[in-house]
Amino acid sequence: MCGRFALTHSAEDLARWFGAGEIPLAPGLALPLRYNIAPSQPLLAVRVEHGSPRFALLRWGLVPSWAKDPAMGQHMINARGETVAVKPAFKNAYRHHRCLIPASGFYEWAHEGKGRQPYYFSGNRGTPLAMAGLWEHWLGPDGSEMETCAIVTTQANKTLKPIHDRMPVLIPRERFAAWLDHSPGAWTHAAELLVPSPEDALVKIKVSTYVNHPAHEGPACLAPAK
DNA sequence: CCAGACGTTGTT
DNA sequence: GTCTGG
DNA sequence: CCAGACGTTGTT
DNA sequence: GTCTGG
Repeated sequence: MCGRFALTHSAEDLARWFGAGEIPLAPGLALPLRYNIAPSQPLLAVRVEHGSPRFALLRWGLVPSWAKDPAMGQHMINARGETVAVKPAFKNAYRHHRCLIPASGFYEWAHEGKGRQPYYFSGNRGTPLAMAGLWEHWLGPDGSEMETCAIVTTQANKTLKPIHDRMPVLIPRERFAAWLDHSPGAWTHAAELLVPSPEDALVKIKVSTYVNHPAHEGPACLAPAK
């Protein structure tokens, strides 16, 4: 699955790769390099607004619009690709609210003995990854609002298999438009994209357990481990 | 019909 | 063991 | 995902 | 809102 990732490409690189316009930060604020993005935090997403791809900041942990308790999002950080079309919590988002979640790489943990050993997976050409995402809008009884999201998962490919049996769905660049197409009926084609990545898509490095602690941040998260 | 859940992962 | 916070 | 808390009363 | 279980 995918419960932690990094976004270390520059804003310029991301804008070029995703063609999604300005990143929604206050004027003068730079996109921070992130080495340890965890559930419940804001993440950068690309979704269609007024017919074109736009960056948005969404909270990681999908809260369905009908949820009474927004704490439900704590359990909704991933959505199984095999069942997103039928699960009540994801069905609406899968039809109408698909998005891309840019990542420079993602972490998976292997259970080795008592410990948890992290590995980092990134694109084999150093380009950004586009994880398949779903988002929702939630309006609380007191008028508070939240925009939240989940990362879609699928079976592990050969690269991931020794570490973990699930991985995030990665959308190839030439399929961005297909994944984001919300015209009527297009969602039935989105299902074709919910497959494991080709074996050569990713490179793996074993990294220090420094990244295990969600409060740790910075390049030390990617320090290689023996 | 109404009431209550609505999820994933990993582990047993 | 299970929940919360990051 | 992992790490760390997990409780109450009363007092400051 | 929609599905499942009783």
